[in-house]
Amino acid sequence: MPELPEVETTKNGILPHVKNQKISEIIIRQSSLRWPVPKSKLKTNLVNKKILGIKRRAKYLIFYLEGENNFLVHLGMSGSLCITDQAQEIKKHDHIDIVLSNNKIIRYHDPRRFGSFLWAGHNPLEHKLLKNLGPEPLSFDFSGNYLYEKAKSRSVNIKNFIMNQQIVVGVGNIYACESLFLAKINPKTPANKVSLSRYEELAKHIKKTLESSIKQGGTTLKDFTHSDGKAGYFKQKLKVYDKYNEPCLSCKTLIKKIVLGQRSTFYCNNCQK
DNA sequence: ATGCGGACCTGTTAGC
DNA sequence: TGCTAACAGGTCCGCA
Repeated sequence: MPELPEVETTKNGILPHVKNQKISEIIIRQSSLRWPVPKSKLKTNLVNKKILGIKRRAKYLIFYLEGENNFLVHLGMSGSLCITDQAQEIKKHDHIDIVLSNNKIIRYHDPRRFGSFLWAGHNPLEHKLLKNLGPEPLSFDFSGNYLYEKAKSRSVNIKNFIMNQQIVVGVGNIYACESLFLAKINPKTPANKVSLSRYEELAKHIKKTLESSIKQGGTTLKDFTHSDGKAGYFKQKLKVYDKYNEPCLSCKTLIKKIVLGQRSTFYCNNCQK
């Protein structure tokens, strides 16, 4: 599930339920996630602290607590957070409960366990996993010119280049495919062979796709008080992702599927040069 | 410094 | 119908 828009939507969905609530208990049923969940560190530092806010950085959620006690959540490939309560039965893969003073529970569910739940110290942005991240795609810092400059020393294909979190965060496999299609750039093109003007086009489409899908996420995933409030993602909007052998929407050529950096890549060989 | 492939997991589906 | 293999929206790490 989680691409940047879902992480953003998750944050917005749970924040009103948890803001200014005290953590009364942390229940960890499965601590083997991407990294071992630091059980005692979390319990010692988080219990009895009030949650002041949640921010998103890349696909990480940063929970800010009083006394500068903060923790990070990453949803990996299959993770989700929902607001629930003691009456709800615990389902398979419900790994962590953060019990709040209003008796609500922030419940972490993650079948593949590629996600993470980490203590982030007093200054989360300096955490090892956050400090070397590239700019946020929706920020002013991210532009065609920025990409062009960064690409000068890179021979890697442009799709893997924009999926590199050190270059820019939050562009997952779907958005990489979609924005390259909209910018009419072949995903195999070496990053250092793309002109400034094409990078400007690409940066523009990355921003547009993410923005429109955050809006979509807001409408399809708005109910965070029930874990089932999901609905059909925003698949209707996709132009090339998962469209192998279907006609291109602009030229009718059949969409190709290749593998780049071990990830499926969909594109139109006629429109994307 | 950059690029590449492997690793971490379970669930779902395509193909025989 | 049932088994097996391939694949899935992420990203870090170690090695060349």
